[in-house]
Amino acid sequence: MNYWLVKCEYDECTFDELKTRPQQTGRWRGVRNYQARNFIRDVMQKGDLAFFYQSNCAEPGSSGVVKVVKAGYPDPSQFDPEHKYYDEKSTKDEPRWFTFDVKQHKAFKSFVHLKDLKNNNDLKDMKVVQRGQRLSIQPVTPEEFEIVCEMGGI
DNA sequence: GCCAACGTTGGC
DNA sequence: GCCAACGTTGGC
Repeated sequence: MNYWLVKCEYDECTFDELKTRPQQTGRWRGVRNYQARNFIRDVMQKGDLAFFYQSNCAEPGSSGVVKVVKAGYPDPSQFDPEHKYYDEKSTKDEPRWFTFDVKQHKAFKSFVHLKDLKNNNDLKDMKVVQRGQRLSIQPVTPEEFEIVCEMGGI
């Protein structure tokens, strides 16, 4: 059982929007970074929990926790020439990119702002609060996970 | 919209 | 294998 922070641009999908998807499930899209890919392919498991973090917007932060309902499978978009995330160098025998599916697990009672994470000294080692940190799939320790859940009121 | 920080690419 | 140039991320 692992804990994560998964980043999504606000424009792409919000935590609430997950509920409107078929089976209330969203496929994570377009991870094209090797470090993040390795986490998805090699470490992430079905049943893991993750903070859904929204970036690139007026209020960066997290609305709640999602659960990994399908883990580490090849991202179909890499094989589709029409797709934005097509990768001509990837093959079905040796896929280069992986993805996973998530469902809402628990919504926070109150939104946890990036600012709040930064102001909490117990979270100073979290990747997300560190300067210039761009990794979109970040491991989180059980301690950090619990602290952030408390901050969100769950 | 700015710009710092980072990852990737490609010439050598 | 180095490293400059470039593109992207993402907070502000």
